[in-house]
Formats: sequence, C-alpha cells, structure tokens
Amino acid sequence: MLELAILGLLLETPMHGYELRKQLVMKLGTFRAAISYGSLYPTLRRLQQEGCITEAEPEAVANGEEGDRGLRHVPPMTSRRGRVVYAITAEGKERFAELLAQAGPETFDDPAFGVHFAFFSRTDRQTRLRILEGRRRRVEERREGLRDVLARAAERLDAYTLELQRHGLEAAEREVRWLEELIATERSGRTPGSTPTDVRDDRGTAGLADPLGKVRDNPPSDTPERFE
Amino acid sequence: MLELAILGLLLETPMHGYELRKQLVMKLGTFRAAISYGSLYPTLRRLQQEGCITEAEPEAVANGEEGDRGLRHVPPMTSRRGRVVYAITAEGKERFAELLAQAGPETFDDPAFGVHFAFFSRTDRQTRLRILEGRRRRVEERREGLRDVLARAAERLDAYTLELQRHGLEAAEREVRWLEELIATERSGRTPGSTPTDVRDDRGTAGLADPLGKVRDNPPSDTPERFE
DNA sequence: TTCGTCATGTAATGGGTTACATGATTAC
DNA sequence: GTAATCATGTAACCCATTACATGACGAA
Repeated sequence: MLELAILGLLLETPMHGYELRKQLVMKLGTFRAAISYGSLYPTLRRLQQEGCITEAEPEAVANGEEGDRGLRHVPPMTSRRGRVVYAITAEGKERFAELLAQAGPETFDDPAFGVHFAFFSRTDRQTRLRILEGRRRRVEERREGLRDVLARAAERLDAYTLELQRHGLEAAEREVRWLEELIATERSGRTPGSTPTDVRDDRGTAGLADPLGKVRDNPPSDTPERFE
Repeated sequence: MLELAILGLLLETPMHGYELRKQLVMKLGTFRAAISYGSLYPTLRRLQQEGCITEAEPEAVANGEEGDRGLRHVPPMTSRRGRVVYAITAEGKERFAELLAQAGPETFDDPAFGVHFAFFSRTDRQTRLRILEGRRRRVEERREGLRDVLARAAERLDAYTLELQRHGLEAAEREVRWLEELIATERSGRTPGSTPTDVRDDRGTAGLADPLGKVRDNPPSDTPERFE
C-alpha cells in the first residue's frame, strides 16, 4: 500500500522522502491520517534494492512549475546532508501497474481502495471500472449484512449498537450511490467532477460519439503514461 | 482494541472463543470485517494470565433465553474437546472500564472509536460525552484540512484525487452532524434511536426534569453494571 | 463413512507505529 | 547563537493476519 503510493507519486516527479510524506498526506488525506518515517524510509530502501526506484541527481530534480529559485552560481542547492532524491525506474512503473491492477483483499474496510482511487488518473478505464465494481460489490455485501442485522436482530441489540449499525448502513448506502455515479461516469467516457453545477474547464469533454472509450481517457493536462 | 471488545462481550455473558468471534462480527460489523482466530485465542490466553478472565464451568454457562436444551442426565453437553468458556473477573471489569475511558489515538481514522461506541451502554454519561466530543474534534480537524485542500490546492490535483477529497469532506461533514446529534441527545438525558419518526418502546423516557442526568442512563432492559 | 461445521490452537509474517538519535539549513 | 524546521534514519514493538494443523460432533 505504501509501496503503491510511493511509486504513484514518483511517477509524477522525483522526490525525496520527506517531501513524499507531505504529498502522501495531501493525496491520501481521505483514508489515512499520516504515514510515519519509520515505515517510509525502510520501504524506500527496499524499493531501491528491488530496482523499482533509483537515486536521482539532486541538481537534475525538476523544480516543477516554480522555476529554479534564485542563485545558480552555487552548486544548485548544496545537498543538505543526504536529501536523497528518488526517481522511478522502468521496473518501478511495471510494478506500479501490477499493484494498481490487483484488487485489494475481500474485506470491506480495505484502506487500499482509497490509494487505488487516488491514482486513477494513472490507470486505464478497464482497470478503473474493475476496481470500482469490486468496491461496489463489497460495500453492497456489507450493506446487506447490516440490513439483515437491523431487520432480524434489532431488538436484541442495545440502543447504541443499533445506532452504530444504522449509521454504518447509511454510510454504506451513500457509498454505493457514489460508486454508482462514478461507474456511470466512467462508462460514458467522462471524468468525474465536471458536473453541471461545477463547470470549471468544461471544453466539451468528448462525449457519446466514442463508444469504445479509447479516446481522451483523461483531460489533456494529465494524460496517463502507458506503462509498458 | 480486541481486548476491549472481548471484555465488553464477556460482561454480558460468559462465552467461548468461537462464539465470541461471531458476536464480535455482529456487534462491530460497522468498523471491522472480521477478526481472526490467530489473534483471538492468544489474546484470550493473555487476558486469562493477567487475571481479567477465568475459565467458567461449562455446565454453569448461562444458556441465555433459550433455556437448557434437552437432556440433563448426560453431563450437560459432553464437553466437545476443549470448548473453554470464559467469564470476566473483577479485575477484568476494572480493566474494561479503564480501556473504555481512555480515548484512542489522536488520529482521525481511529478504529477504536467504533469499539468504544459499541459498548456505550456499559459506560456512564460523562465518559460517553468525553469520547463523543473527542471524536467530533478529530473529525472537525479532518474536515477543515480537507476544506483547506479543496479551497487552496484544488487546481493542482487531478480529477480523481479531487473527487476523493470531496467525498471525504462530505463524509466528514455528515459524521460531525451525526456526532452533534448524539451529543445533544446525551446532554438531554435521552438515549439514541427514540426519535419522533421511529418510536418503538417509547414509554416516556424520563425527560428534562432531571438536570444532572443521574437517573435512567439507559433503558431498563440493559442497565449498565457499576464497575467497582 | 464422509462431509460440514464447530472449536481450538500455533508459526511465520506483515505492515505498520512510537520513540529515539542525528545532523543540516534557515530565520531571528 | 539558538530555535524551528527540514531531513534521514534505527530499534523495539504491536497488533493483527495468513496458512496451517488438529480434533470432536452431527447429519447425510
């Protein structure tokens, strides 16, 4: 899970560990609070040993859109101690694709779903649909389980347990609806977020004239790479 | 966490491990899928060594409401192999109270909250309020964090990540509302579930004539034990 | 007699956490 | 010069999981 997240982030741009963690918090904030260095650095080491990532030249690091900040006559940032910048390799990309494609465990409370979802812009539509449908199935199962309990055993449970189940059921129902929408969006070849109410950058996003959905999987701004 | 759950269930009635697991699934279904024997049995052993639980006489086991089933002339169920029935001890009850009272970690995705909540009918109102308010604070923090991201960094995130954050924000907002209601209910001395729409067993549940909330913490059907 | 379910357990492993230790750089 | 923050790491532990092994009992 950490592995997937690291590879996914490095796919966008090379980074060092500390930065990686910050990005992780921002990207996965929904599903996990934070991730500790105690697991981050060992994982980086392991990934490097397996050839999935390499140390990049600190000066070659993309400073992204903010340009190089200031002075160029000093060695472009006198490598503060280690500050090991990692970049993903070809093997790493392969590995990423594998991890992304394989569904998580069959449990409902699978935190891996969020991580998968967070990197959907790096996947093809087939995979996205498979993951979304898998998730839907699991949440539906859970929903049915909760309905059963509430229908059959409600009087054997105390008020608080009951309330907990009710809240869980409601959340499950809502998530199913959410997933349903996302699935519909995928099938129609659109990208989430461009709803009627919230327009932002709506330059006629393809449409129904593309039955196979091969074209314009994503907005041009972040086209998914083809991994092998 | 497992410890808390085991003690909480044994507080209601003695049980053996296998049964314990089934009850656990039913009671905590909301927060965890299932719990494996590989962690259940070792935990039981440990709890026993610590004096929190003891092996109960298999024949003394409360068969609950279903009465003793059938024959009494044979040793009341020729103990199928081990079938170790455990009962909670005085130390166990103390331990349970401690565990229940201490708040979980400061993380938002704390699965302990659900377990705490599931055993609310065994706690006093002060503790309940403290836990609910703690949870609310954490979820609010998370909500603010998500709002920040969506307000400030939305254009730097791809559509899927954005959608994930939106969904997370919505869930957080809803949970805060839920918690708010529960807190209000607690403060007014009521018990959740007896809303106007859903009456079921509404024989005038106390009311506002009890400012300190000492009376009728719970419906008579499952009065909380006093632990020490 | 064999299969399904009840029932208990162990060993290996996994994926993380906390607490700690260290040092470099920047801002005051 | 000193505090805050950036940055990397290690060691010990924790709480659970998976896979496996065992065995009793009831029903077909």
